[in-house]
Amino acid sequence: MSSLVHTLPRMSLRHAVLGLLATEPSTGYDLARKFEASLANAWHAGHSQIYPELAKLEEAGMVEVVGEGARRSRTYGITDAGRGELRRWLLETEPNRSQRNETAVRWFLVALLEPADRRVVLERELEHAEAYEAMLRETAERIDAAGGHAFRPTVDLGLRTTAVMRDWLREQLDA
Amino acid sequence: MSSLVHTLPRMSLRHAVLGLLATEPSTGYDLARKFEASLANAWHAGHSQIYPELAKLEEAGMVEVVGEGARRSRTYGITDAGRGELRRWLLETEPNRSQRNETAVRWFLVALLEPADRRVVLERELEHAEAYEAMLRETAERIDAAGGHAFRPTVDLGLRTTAVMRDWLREQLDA
DNA sequence: TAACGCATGTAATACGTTACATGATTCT
DNA sequence: AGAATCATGTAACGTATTACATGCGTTA
Repeated sequence: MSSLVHTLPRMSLRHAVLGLLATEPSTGYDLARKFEASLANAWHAGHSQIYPELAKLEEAGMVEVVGEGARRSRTYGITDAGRGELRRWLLETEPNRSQRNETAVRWFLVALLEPADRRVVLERELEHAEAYEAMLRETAERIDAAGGHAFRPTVDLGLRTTAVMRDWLREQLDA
Repeated sequence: MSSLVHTLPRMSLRHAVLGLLATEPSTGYDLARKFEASLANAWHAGHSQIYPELAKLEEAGMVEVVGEGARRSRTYGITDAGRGELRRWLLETEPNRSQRNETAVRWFLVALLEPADRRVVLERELEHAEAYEAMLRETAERIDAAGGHAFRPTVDLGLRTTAVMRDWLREQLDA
C-alpha cells in the first residue's frame, strides 16, 4: 500500500466514484447517471471514464464486485481500503481550488457585449437558472418526503447559490 | 473562414483568451496572471497552454501582435475577426453546463464523514472561504475607488455566492 | 419482432498539467 | 554579482471526450 500515492495521484474522479460507492453499491451505469444527477454541479464523467476507473480501483483493492445482475451487469461496493483512501483524501490532501466552469466564463465575458446582445445571453441564462432551481426544489421535496438524507444540506447549498445567481441575472436584466 | 468550426472547436480556453484580450491587449505572461486573478473561479490555464493557444489564434487571424517590449515580449490584441468569434460563441453556441470543481466534490462527500472528521474539513473550508471573501472585498473596493469597471457586477456576484457558502459552512459547524 | 433502454467496453483524438529548458531585465 | 521576476517556449505524460462497437432484457 506504499505505492498508493503513485497509483492514485491527484485526480478527483476516483474519489468521486469512491464517494458515490460509499453511499450505496452501484453498477458503472448507475454511477454515470449519478454523476449527472447528484454531482452535475461539481464533476462530470462519462461511462468511458468510469468503467476503466472501476477496473483500476478494483485492482487497487478499493472497490469490489458485490453482485452480478441481468445483462452481465456488475455491482461494485467500496472496501475498507477504499473508505480509508476517501477519508485520507478528504482530510489530508490539499484541495485543488482550480475550477473549470464554462458558464462562469460566459457570465464574466457577457460584460463585454453590447446591451442588446447582453440581454439575449442573460435571458437564456436566467431561463436555465430558473429551471435548475425548480429541479433542485423538487429534489429537496423528495428528500424531505422520504424523511431526510445525508446529502440534504448539500441540496440546500445548491438552492441558495442558485437563488443568488437568479437574482443577479434579474438585476442585470433590469439595469 | 468556413473552417472556423473546425479550427476552433468547443474549447473555452480560446474564448477566455479572446475575452481577456478584448478587455485589454496583453502578453502571454499577463494572461497567465489574469487567469489566476479574474478567472480563477471560472477557468484555469497555465502558460504552457496559453502560448500555443495565442499562436493558433494568431494563425486564425483572431489576435495579432500589437507591440513588442523588453525581454522579447509580445503584446497581443484582439482583431475584428476575434471579436466576431467571441460574440458568435456567446450568442450562438449552446453552453456546456458541465463543471469540474474539486471543492464542490469535497463539500458533497463531507457528509459521509464522521462528525469529528467532518469538523476538520469544514473548518479548513471555512478558513479558505473567509480569506477568499476578504480578497474579493478588496478587489471590489479597488474598483470602486477607481470609479468602476465593466466587471464590477461579476465581482459582486462572487461576493454574494461566497457569502452564501461561508454561512452554510458556519451552519454545518454549528449543527 | 422491433424498438428502446440497460449495460459494458475500446480506440482515436483532444485537452491539460508538470517538468524541462532558456534567456532578459531589474533590484539589492 | 547574485537573486528575483519577467518572459517564452517544448516534451512527456496524464486525463477527458467522442466515436465506435457489442450484446442483453423488457416492453409495445
